[in-house]
Amino acid sequence: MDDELHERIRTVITGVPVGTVATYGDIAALSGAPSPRLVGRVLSEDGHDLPWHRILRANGTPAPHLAHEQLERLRAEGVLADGQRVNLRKYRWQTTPGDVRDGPAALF
DNA sequence: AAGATGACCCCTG
DNA sequence: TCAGGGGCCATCT
Repeated sequence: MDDELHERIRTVITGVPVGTVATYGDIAALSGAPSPRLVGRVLSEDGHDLPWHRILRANGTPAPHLAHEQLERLRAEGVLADGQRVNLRKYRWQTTPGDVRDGPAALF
């Protein structure tokens, strides 16, 4: 397997600041992963020592089986969830501070 | 070799 | 909001 990419994905995830969240797609793009699925797989087998709770799906909801645990951990960091969904617009990790205000959608 | 599976994403209706 | 269909990658049967 591509150990290099594996490490890069782990590194990017480790770099997500406390109190912020990122989507699988974000991690994939930043780490150069060909697909967000890779990110999910890495977390599944090698995410025990990573801040996995800061990784959410594109719509702001966490993975079904971990939802409870994940939301609780986020809450402890100051990330408040509206039921199952986290407000990405507010807590999403901004990779380029200053440039983008509200993510790609704001370009319109 | 072919299908199923998994912590996924996007578009369309 | 929810469902369906297509695409994505690596691993296991």
